[in-house]
Amino acid sequence: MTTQRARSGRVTIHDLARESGVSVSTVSKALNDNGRMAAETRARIKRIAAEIGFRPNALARGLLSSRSFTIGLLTNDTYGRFTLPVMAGISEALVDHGVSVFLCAIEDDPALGKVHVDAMLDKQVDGIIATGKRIDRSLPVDLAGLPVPVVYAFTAGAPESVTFTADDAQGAALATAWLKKIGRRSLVHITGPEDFVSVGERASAFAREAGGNAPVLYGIWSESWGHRAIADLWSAGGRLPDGIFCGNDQIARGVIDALRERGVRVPDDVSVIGFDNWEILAEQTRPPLTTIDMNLKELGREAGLMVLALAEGRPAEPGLRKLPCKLVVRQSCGGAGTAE
Amino acid sequence: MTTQRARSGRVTIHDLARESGVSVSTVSKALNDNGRMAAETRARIKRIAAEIGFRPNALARGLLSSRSFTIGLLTNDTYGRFTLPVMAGISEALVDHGVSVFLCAIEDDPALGKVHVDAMLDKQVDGIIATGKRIDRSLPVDLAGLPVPVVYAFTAGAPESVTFTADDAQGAALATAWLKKIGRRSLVHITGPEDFVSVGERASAFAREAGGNAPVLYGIWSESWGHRAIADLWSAGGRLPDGIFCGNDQIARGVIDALRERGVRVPDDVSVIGFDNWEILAEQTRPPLTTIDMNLKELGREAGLMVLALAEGRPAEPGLRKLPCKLVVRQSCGGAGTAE
DNA sequence: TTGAAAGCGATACCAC
DNA sequence: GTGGTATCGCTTTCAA
Repeated sequence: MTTQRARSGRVTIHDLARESGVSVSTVSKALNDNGRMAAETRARIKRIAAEIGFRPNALARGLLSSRSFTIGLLTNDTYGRFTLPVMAGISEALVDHGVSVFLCAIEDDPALGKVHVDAMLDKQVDGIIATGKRIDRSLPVDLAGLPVPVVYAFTAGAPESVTFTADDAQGAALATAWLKKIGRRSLVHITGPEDFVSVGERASAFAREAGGNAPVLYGIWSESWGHRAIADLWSAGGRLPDGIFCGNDQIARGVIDALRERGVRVPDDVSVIGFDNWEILAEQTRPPLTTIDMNLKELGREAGLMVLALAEGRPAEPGLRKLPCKLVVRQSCGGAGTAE
Repeated sequence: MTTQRARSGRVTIHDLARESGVSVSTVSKALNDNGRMAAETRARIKRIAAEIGFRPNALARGLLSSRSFTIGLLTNDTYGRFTLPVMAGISEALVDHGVSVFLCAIEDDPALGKVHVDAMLDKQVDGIIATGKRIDRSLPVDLAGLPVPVVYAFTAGAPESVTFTADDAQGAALATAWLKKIGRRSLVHITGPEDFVSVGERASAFAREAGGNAPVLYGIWSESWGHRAIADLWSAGGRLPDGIFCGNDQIARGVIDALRERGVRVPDDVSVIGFDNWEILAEQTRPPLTTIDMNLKELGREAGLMVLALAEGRPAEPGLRKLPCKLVVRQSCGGAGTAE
C-alpha cells in the first residue's frame, strides 16, 4: 500500500493494476466478471480492490457505455407535498440499479427549466422524469424531442409519452362508497376549484356513486374554504349532510374544525373523509382523518422503473396509466369494522 | 446539416469540427474563448455550434478536469419540511455555476446511506452536503475522511467541518422580545422534547429575555400537545399568560385552537407566536400565525456556496455558523405597528 | 490466461 | 491562427 496514488486521493484502476501486478485490462475483466481468467487471479484482484478501496470512476465508464446511470427529476412542486413521496419512490426503485437522481426544482420559470434540462443533458442523463403538483398542467418546459426518454408522473405529459397519474375517479368512488358502507345517506362533496381536472373526475365519481343530486361545492384548496362551506351549509337550512367527502385533507381539516365549533360530533353525527393522506395533517386532525391515499410513492417507483426500462431500450406502451388509490381508515368516519 | 451524426443522437465536438471545416482543437478553443484565433472563425464556430445544437459532454469534460460540476445532497428528512427549503436554496445558489445536485434520501438506514455515498463518490461529486431534520443528531453515515469536501446544514457535523445551522437562541429571543414589545407581560414557552438541543437553546433564550420564572412547558412537537398544554394551564388556576411563545408552528396551532375553544381571543386576550414559519400551516391558522423563520433557504444557499468554494480549493474556517432567524408578523400577536 | 492498444469526448500543450 | 497529440479512467477487441 506504499505505492503512490493519483493526487486526487482517489484510487484508479492503474493503481489497482500496479498493486496486483497485472495489467489494467485484466483488472477490468476481473472486476466485471468478463472474459476467461484464472478464478484465483480474479479473486485476488477483487480482494486487493476491496483492500485499497478501489471504485471505478463512473464518469469514465459512462463515457464508454453512453450510460451515465443518472436520471433527472424535474419538478415545479416547491412545497413538495406531492413531489416528495414521488421522489422517494423513484429513488428507492433506482438505487438498487445504481442510478442516481438529479433534483431540479424549476418553479414555474421556463428559463430556469431550460437551464436545468440543458444541464441534465450535458451530464448525459439516461432519462428524465417530470413531476408536478397538478396532473392537468404541464411543466413550463418542452421535453419533446429530447435525445433521452421522458416519463411524466403527476403532471401532464406529451401526447405520445408515458404518463403516470393517480386514479382520481377510483379514489373518489372509494371514498364515497365507504361513506355509504358505514351507513351515511346524505352526502356532500366539498372540493377545490372546478377547473382542476382532478376535481372534475372526483366530482363525477362522487355523483355517480352518491346519486346525481348529492351536492358538490366547489371552492379552493384551503382549510378556510372547508370552514366556510360548513357555515354555508348549516345556515342554508336545507337538509344537513351526514357524510362529507372533501377534495383534500386541508379542506377536511377546516370542515372538521367548523363542525366541532358548531357542536356537531365527528364521526358520531357526521362522517368526514379527506383526500391525499397528507399524514402530518391527517394524523393531527381531531379526530384523525380517514382519507384517500394516492400511493404516490408507488407511482414514483413505477415511473422510476419505467425510465430505466426505456433507457435500456426496452419498449413500453405510451399512454396514461392511472394507478389505484387506497383508503386509509382513521377515525373521522367512524364505522371501521364496528356495528354502527 | 446533412452530415451523419453519432448514433447516440447527441452531437459531439467531432461533428461540429467536421461541420465547421476546422479541427477539434480549434473548436474547443473557439467555444471556451481560449487561445488566439480569428474573431471571425470563433464567431462562425459558435454560430454553427448553436445551429446544430452542440453541447459539450460533461462526462468527458469531468474526466479531464476532475470536476464533475455535481454535488450530492444527503438527507434523512423524509417529510422534507426542513430539507425542502434548504434544498431549494442550494439548488438556486448552484445552478448559476452549472452545478447539479444528486438527491439522496437515506431515511435512517446506515446501509442505504453507504450505498448512496458510494454511488456519489463513484460519480465523482465535487462535494457533499449533509442535511437533516435535527441539528443535534448526525446522519447515520460517516462522512469523515472522504476525498471530497463535506458541508453540514441543519444536521450535526464532524468536529473539524463546516456546519450551518439556524440561531435558535437569537430566534427565540426575537420572539420573546416581540411579545414584550407589544405589551405582553405574563409569558409562557410551550415547546418540544427537552432532549432536543434546539429546545434547550430556545428555552434558555426565552428565560433570559422573559425573566427566569417565566414557565417553560416541555412536550412533543404536535398540535395535540399545544392543545393539552393550554388545558393544563387554564385548569391549573395559576396566573394565566397573555403571551405564548411556542416551540414550533404545530404546537402554536394547537394552542390557538385550544384558546379559541375556551373563548379566549387571539390576539386580543393572548398573543401567540410560533417557530418555523411553516407557511402552509401558519397561513391557515385562525388568525394567521406570527412566527419565527429560520431562513432555511438562505442557509441552503450558503451551504451550497460553501461546498462550491471548498471544491474549488478555496479555504474556509471550519466551525459552526449560526444564521440569524427573522420574525414574520401575521396576526396572532396583534400589535404590529398599531398602538395596542 | 493475460496484455497491448484503440477509443469514448473533451481539453491543453506544443509545433507549425 | 490553427492543428496534431497526449491525456483523463475505463472497457473492449484482438494478439500473443
